[in-house]
Amino acid sequence: MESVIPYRSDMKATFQPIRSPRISEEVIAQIKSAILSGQYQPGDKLPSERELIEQFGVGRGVIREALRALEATGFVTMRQGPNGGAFLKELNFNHLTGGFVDLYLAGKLTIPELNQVRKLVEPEVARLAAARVNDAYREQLRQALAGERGQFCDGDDRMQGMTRVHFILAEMCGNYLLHAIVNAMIKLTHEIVATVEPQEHYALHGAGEHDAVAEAVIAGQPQRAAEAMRAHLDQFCQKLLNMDRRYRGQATG
Amino acid sequence: MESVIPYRSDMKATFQPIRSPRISEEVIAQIKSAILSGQYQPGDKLPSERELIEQFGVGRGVIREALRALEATGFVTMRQGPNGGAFLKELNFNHLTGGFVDLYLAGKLTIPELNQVRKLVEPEVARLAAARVNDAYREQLRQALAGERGQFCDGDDRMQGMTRVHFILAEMCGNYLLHAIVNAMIKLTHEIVATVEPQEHYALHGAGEHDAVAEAVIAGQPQRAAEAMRAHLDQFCQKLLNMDRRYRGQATG
DNA sequence: AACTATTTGTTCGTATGTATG
DNA sequence: GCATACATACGAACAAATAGT
Repeated sequence: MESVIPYRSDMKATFQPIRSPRISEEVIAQIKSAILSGQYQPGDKLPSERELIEQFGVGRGVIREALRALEATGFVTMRQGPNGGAFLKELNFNHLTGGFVDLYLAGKLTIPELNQVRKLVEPEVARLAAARVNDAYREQLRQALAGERGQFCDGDDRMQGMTRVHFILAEMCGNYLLHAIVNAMIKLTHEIVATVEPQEHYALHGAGEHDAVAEAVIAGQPQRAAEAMRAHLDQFCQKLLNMDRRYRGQATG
Repeated sequence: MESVIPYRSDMKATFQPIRSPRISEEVIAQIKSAILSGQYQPGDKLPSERELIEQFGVGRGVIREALRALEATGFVTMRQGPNGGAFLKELNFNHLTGGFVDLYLAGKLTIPELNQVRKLVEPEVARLAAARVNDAYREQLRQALAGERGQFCDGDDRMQGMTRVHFILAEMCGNYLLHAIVNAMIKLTHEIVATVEPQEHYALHGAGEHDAVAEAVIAGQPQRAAEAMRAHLDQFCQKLLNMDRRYRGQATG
């Protein structure tokens, strides 16, 4: 290696605002830092508002706004009462995956985009699930299949049954990131399906829809599971897209 | 189809809490609903606190806590002053992808999990990018490659250069969901790399690291691009894992 | 430069709601 | 029922930022 030039005058510095003019941001940052550094464990109680007011030396409004923001971003929950207060949540991806639904509702996502990601990710998830299957998961899958056949009702219960297998496989795959991604995709699909009339659900998702996938996973056959998932998604994604087009067609003309 | 039983007496209803005992939750829900239903466009100003107090018939603290929560979840930004107020943000995935970093810092994600997802997703992203390349993107990629070679400095600037190509490809792929996922993965990688000393960055990421990938994309060769990305990630992910192990080994003994 | 007006940022006193003992 | 400890809520006041005059 020849010469290392440590500085170039045309290098653009990325200026950051020194400090937020807002005290609550500072409070949020300090509490968040304390949480992420492991000072608090899930279930632990943060100091009460009164104590926080004293320790930070700020007004009550600042503390309350900070705690609200931390609650909205999934870090704490708050309860009233003598044993109440702000409690640390077990951090998970639920508030994140819900955000993708908001993006869809705001028109930033399309169904083909969703389908493309599902087809890319979920066959691999099924493959991993098949490689890690055990008896407890086999039982969960069998119950989910039975649920798909048994739920003759419409509405939310049926939708729950439609997506149950996908949720189980996402958890089975043993990768929390994949779990989160699939969770977001399924929630999105759920949201899209929820916009149409319940009688459409039968056309969209017949009983036994997931039999091939689940059976391959239960049998512990990764390759077969991946292919079955791909086949299932090829069909389902097309149906979902057609259904949406019919509905938009009705609405717009 | 034989008979459809619309009701079973043992069907469990999913009861929902009638109302949150918290007024601010109600305010949040109504404002969010107004936003997602398209009543407000990005850049629009929400009513001032004073107006919201009147319209909702609640105290100022409630309004402020609601606005803080909406700010924390990426819906609005707030400014002080005569032309200030709460303004609707262009909804995007930044606050979501940042959440994955928090999950990592909280110890819910491991590097092998991250690597697995990157190897699954990013070759496909490179493939899609190569199929959609145009001159504007070609120029961006060339500048990114030049940046990788030109940045002999350490620290943040170098890290920016290391990830630039990945960000561009994510944007190029034409799928906002994939864009978001890759964004999250790169931010995570960025966070992991940031924990080690800058001199390690050279070992982790040499100049020309992305040449093969970028050239295939610029040439508009999807298959080659995907394979180049896979090869790049195979190497990089292994180096990242080794580096992390070295550092944890130092720390723990 | 000085002043005014508007809007968010912050504090405090007080009162209410909620759940435990 | 009562006392306690906590969050929740209201209202009034002042501070700070920033536009226009």
